[in-house]
Amino acid sequence: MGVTKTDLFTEKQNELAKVAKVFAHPARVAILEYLIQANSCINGDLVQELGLAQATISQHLRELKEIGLIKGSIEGVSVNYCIDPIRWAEVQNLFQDLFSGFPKISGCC
Amino acid sequence: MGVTKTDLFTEKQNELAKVAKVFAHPARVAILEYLIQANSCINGDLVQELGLAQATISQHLRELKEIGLIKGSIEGVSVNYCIDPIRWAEVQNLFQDLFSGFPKISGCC
DNA sequence: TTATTACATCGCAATATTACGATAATAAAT
DNA sequence: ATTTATTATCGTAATATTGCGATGTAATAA
Repeated sequence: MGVTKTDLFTEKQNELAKVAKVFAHPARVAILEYLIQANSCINGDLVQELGLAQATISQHLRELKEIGLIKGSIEGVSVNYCIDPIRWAEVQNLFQDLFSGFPKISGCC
Repeated sequence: MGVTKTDLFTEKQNELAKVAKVFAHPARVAILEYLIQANSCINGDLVQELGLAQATISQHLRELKEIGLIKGSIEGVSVNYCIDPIRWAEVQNLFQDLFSGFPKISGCC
């Protein structure tokens, strides 16, 4: 099949999974890290930075945009991309909620 | 192609992506949440809990095991699964490193 | 020994993802 | 108006993922 049965799970579980999927490719992780490190916003010279084709980078940027983690603003002929701080914090909390749900002093295993 | 070019990225980027991929399915998120909530370790009555076939659950459990997030110990005829606290903390830090790398007071956008 | 129970693995079909060349689309420069 | 530069989208090939029935495996029960 290859189709996830989203109706079996809670909205939050589906949301976390969808967000995690965006982090689940090293190119997208690299893009995010690059946007963080370059404190000024950077346009698509990511093509130079990473070794992927322009079309491929553009596709990854779209996925990051779709989940809301980054925003792009047209700057003349090029586009400035940057991280959306609001969404960034939101996503951080999503993961934090899951991670902190596990009490380190659990007696099993 | 459909094959990720891991050689283009750092080890840490690849590792984070690989771990994120495990979180990128609601069934696996649900399994983790169930293991957290059931503070005693639980065997595969996840099949009852989630609405997926036994083979499918087993497959998801394997992926969680392969990345090290859970451990299974044979208990007679059944298997007790539980979260590995060490690895759990490790993975939490992986994400935390990325999230905290972004300073909320960034002047762009 | 022969069931029975609980999981794991195999094999397959349906679908999703990754990557890239080719081709738009848009704005500035000549 | 034509070229140039930058990004987006389309189409496609290669590969990966998801889900499950069927089957295998190992331990207990009868």
